[in-house]
Amino acid sequence: MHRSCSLEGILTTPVHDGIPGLAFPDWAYKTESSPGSRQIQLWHFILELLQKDEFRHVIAWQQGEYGEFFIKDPDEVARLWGRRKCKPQMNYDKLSRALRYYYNKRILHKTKGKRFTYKFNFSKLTVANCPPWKVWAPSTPHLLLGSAALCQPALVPVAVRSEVRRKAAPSSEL
DNA sequence: CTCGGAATCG
DNA sequence: CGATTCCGAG
Repeated sequence: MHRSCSLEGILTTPVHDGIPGLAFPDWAYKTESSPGSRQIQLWHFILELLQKDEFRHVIAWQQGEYGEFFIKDPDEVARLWGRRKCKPQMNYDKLSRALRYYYNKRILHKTKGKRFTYKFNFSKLTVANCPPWKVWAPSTPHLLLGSAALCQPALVPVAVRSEVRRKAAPSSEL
C-alpha cells in the first residue's frame, strides 16, 4: 500500500448509498470566515467517524447520554486522524491533548470516570443548514436529538467562534 | 489514563 | 488560532 496521505479513507466513502449527502459536504468543513479550503478540525473528524458504521469498531456513540461517545480503539482513531492530517506520528496522547483544548472552547467535555469517553456540547454547535433530509445516519437512531442534530450534521461552531473569546470574563453566566 | 503548561508550526 | 509535540504531575 503506497497510499501516503491524501483523500484516502473516509472522505472517499461512496456517498451514493441512499441519502444524498451522507458524507459531510464542503460547507460542513468551513465556516463563514474563510473562503478557501480550511483543513478539517478534529471535532469535525470525530463527528464524521461517528457518523459511519465502518468505524463502529473504533468509535461509537454512547447510549444513555446525549452526544456522548466512546473511543474503543484510541490507537486506531489516532491513526485515522494522523492519516487525514498527514501526521503519521499521531497517537492518542497527542490527539487527546487536542481534545482537551476543546474543553475550554466548549465544544467537548470529558465524561469523568469513563475511560476514553467524551461528550459533545451540541448546545454550542449551531446548525448552519437544515434541509428536509430526515434524520442523518442510518445507524444513529435517537441519541442525537433535540435541536442541533436533528438534521444533517451541518454543525458549524458559530457560537463557538463568537463566544469562545468572551470566556475571559470571570463573572460570566450563561 | 488524564490533565494542562509550554514551545512550535502553518 | 488550531493542532502538534513534549512532558511532568496527579
